[in-house]
Amino acid sequence: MVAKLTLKDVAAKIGVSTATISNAFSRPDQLSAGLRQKILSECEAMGYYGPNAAARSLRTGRTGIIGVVLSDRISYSVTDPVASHFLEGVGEVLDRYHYNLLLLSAGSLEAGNGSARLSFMGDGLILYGLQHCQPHGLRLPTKNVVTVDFTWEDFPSVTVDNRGGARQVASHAFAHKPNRVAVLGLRMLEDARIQRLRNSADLQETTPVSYQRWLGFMDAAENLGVDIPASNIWHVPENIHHYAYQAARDALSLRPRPDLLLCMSDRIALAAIQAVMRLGLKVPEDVKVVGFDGISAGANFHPSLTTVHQFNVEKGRQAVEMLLGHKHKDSVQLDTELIIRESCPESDS
Amino acid sequence: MVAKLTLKDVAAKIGVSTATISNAFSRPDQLSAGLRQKILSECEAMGYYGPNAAARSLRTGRTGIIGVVLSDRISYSVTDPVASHFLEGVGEVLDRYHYNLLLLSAGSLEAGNGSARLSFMGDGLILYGLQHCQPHGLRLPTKNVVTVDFTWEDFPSVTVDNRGGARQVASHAFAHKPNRVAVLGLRMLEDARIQRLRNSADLQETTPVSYQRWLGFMDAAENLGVDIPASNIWHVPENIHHYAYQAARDALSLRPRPDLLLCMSDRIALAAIQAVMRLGLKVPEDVKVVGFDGISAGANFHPSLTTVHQFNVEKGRQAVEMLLGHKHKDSVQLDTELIIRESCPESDS
DNA sequence: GTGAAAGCGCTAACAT
DNA sequence: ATGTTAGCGCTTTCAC
Repeated sequence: MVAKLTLKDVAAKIGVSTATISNAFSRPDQLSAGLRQKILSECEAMGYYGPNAAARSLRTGRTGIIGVVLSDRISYSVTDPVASHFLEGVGEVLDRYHYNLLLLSAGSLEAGNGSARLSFMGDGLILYGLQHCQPHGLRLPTKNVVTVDFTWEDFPSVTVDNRGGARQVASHAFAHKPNRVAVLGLRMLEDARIQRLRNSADLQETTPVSYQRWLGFMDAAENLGVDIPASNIWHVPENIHHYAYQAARDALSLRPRPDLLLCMSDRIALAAIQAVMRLGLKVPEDVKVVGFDGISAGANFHPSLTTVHQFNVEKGRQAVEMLLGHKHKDSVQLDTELIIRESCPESDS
Repeated sequence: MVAKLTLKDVAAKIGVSTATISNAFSRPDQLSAGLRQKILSECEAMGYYGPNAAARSLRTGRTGIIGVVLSDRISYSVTDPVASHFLEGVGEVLDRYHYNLLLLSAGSLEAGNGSARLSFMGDGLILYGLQHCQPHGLRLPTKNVVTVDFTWEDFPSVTVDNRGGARQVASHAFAHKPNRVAVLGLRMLEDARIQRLRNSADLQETTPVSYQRWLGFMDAAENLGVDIPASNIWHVPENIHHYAYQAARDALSLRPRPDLLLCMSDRIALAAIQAVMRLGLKVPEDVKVVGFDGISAGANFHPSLTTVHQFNVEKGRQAVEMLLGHKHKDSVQLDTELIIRESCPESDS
């Protein structure tokens, strides 16, 4: 380990002032090209790798870092198709403006005096899908904040028309005149176990996203005279295959058997299709399945998945553009797009 | 925007010293619980959200951040299956030790005096797959570095037995006694266009990973008496569907047509299968295809993909464990695992 | 258990 | 075009 060099050491050695060294690195126009070259080579020879980033940002107040607080663990978010496309959009704009991306898990919100506190070094913060982490009393180290997929205080937000999308896909599915509908809902309750809901009053406390999708399903149900009792709704505690598959098995054991599964995510829907097929039944002939999100796995699956596409990459872009102030600072709601594929095709009627 | 509060402001207001406030936040054992509570509530009331992170790390020399320098843009890496599983492993360990993850694209390496410089605030750095970015003369702000998928200077590294894996999958495929073999190689040349290689001498300058995989293919070819002329190797400039599909089309236009495609990534292999099928040919009956990486899309595809699995999550875990010093600091080479599926099944012989 | 003071490494305002 | 200097906000001895 080499002894740590500072601007001062280098300045002393070369025989110029610290300001000049600083300028050589950060403001080329403040000195002659010749001197700058000389300084840079000397620094390299001495093993000085440039200004210390912490000191520089203490001084300037900027870090070139944008933080994204993820609702789940970092390891989950980075492989989840929805979250990773969101990060793709974020990364795209950040790349363009030469910012770096700091990923923080919701667990970084240290509890301090009962209220969570985020210790973080950055020029702005994106709060992504924190709906079920209750940012009540969350203390942020900056006012430069954008929320995504939920709203909080007066911060600008990027959200998606979940209700409208759900209404659209449900209406499409209901055109097949299903006899019995089951809903596989994501995080409908606080509970960590898979279960059927008892009554729809339980839903009030649910995550905004799931609640909006549920409302959309109900909008369509009312319009088209379809009945979905609360007890036909399953609570899937996490958006992972295992839980979804289990819930689908449960739902398919109802008698009479549901012939339409409305799923609140594509991952759930894909697991549901597998559950249906494992029972020796056919999709869409015996059971129709629809999802939500529009992940690419749904397009390649056999049968391919009918779903609602949300523009995750665009969501990420918008969030960063808002944060960096290159665009309007007002909240935005993105539209969705119905994608009709094999798992629930166009009806003949 | 509220005026920015500092420790000093808060101390003055409450009537204690700055040290006490600092202790209240960072060293609870240094003061009475009662006073700590009082201070914390007062701070909350005043709107002081805790110590400034830049100042703290200037003072302490630690940041709680680990940086990962990605070979591509952030937006690409976060959706690429191989890179994102690597990040999953990285995130897992980081989550456990309460570090945060800073994503840097290779573009953050600012050119300064001809040699790249990384301005970065963190406790350690992972250089991921920088093979084709030539870290010659790269200047790093820390000595706490681990390289992944390549080696550089004396830094400890996590690598994969690419040659062994390639040898294994090629040997498996050659058991089918192919008449003609084509290789779809990833970044075999510096060129940005798809093309056939002229002679194998071109390969010396290629990325280490591709070169090792190529050597593995050749090991198997020699053992089993298969001939693969350099002109049967295609250079795919980026690991994306479009290029891979195009290269596969080219390769399949050879006469006699290749009946085995050795692909250097699963993405390339999946695109190749599609190209084969689009020509009205069957996999594996008419053309056999093998990949490399073991991404999950390969398992669900029809036909499913025969490939070499590399343990990307484990790769990420190991890299971080090395960096944080919770494990041996020596370089590690991970094994691979042959996965035989439909696109190139077990041969009868 | 608490306070005073030095200084982490740098940048920006001002002087020369 | 280059030098001088104050201080960014915090932590940490060291006294008390």
